[in-house]
Amino acid sequence: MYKLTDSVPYLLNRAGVRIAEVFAQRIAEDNLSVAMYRVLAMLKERRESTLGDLADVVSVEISTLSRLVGTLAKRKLVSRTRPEDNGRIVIVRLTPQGEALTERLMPLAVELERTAVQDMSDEEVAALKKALRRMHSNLPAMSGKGKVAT
Amino acid sequence: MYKLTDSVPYLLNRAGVRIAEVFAQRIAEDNLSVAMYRVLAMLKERRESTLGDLADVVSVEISTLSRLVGTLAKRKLVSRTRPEDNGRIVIVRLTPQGEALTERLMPLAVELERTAVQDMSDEEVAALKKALRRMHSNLPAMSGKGKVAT
DNA sequence: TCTAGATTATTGCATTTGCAACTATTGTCA
DNA sequence: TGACAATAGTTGCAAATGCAATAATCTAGA
Repeated sequence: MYKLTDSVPYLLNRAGVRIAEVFAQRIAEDNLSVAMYRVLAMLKERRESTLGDLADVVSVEISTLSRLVGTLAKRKLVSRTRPEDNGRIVIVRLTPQGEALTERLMPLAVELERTAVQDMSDEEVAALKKALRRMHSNLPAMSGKGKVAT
Repeated sequence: MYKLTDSVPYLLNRAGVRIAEVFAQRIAEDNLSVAMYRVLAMLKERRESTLGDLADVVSVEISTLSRLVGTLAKRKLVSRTRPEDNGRIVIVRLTPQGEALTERLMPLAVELERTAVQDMSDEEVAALKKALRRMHSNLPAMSGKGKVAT
């Protein structure tokens, strides 16, 4: 029998919101949002990315991301380039300052994660991550929203 | 070594966003948001609640919730009452129409969850829920944000 | 080659959100 | 009792968000 408070989407949201709130606090003094941090950390991981790919990976609307990357660029934390061989896409990269900031913040993320999973074994954490990845791939990406027949 | 895309907060957000997107699609025809659904489902579970308790449980700012409950009330899906013995609090309840709508939507939530966890065993799902609850309780509630010494 | 369609990102606009300030009520304790 | 503090909710306002429309570029087929 169904109970909201025992359902996976609810529990997922609740844990996700809380962990994001805590992290948001920690990076607020650098005037960064969680989404901004994710963009930076993703670029640290991938070296560069187009806006669209970033949007997928960071789970944010591309229009939102466009503006968000705009402000990061204004702060010289990332650079935006339109390649000569492809004038549609925008390549986003970390600047040295962006990289330095990211490196400074990553330990906070590590520590936060450790706090969150403090009483779980490595196996439990691994199982959790696996489950989270599975759920993601079990559900359809909602790019073209309510479109039915174009 | 830390990688954003292997971190729990990131995976949590990614799964949570996607599952919420899918559910949002399904209930969009009833002009409900996911948060609205959660309010309704919570009231179905608890029969009644104050705004503050609802906010905690639904992981939403109380100011946001105040307006959200206002629109639900306008649509006659919930009622708001200030008890005579306590004029500060507001008791929120489902109306019969709200209850009917909730009962109609709950099977969609059940089915969505089944899709999300389709390839997991009951034990795996139980472990997932346990982990999500643990992470929630391992992290501090951020009610009074950056307050340090009042 | 030229055009129709697809891809990628940006911007306009309305809605939603969150913080802070405010109102109203209740609790406390001198 | 009488104030002062604490609690609960609402609202103003600015910022963030999402969808739709637009602009710009690339791709593919006739």
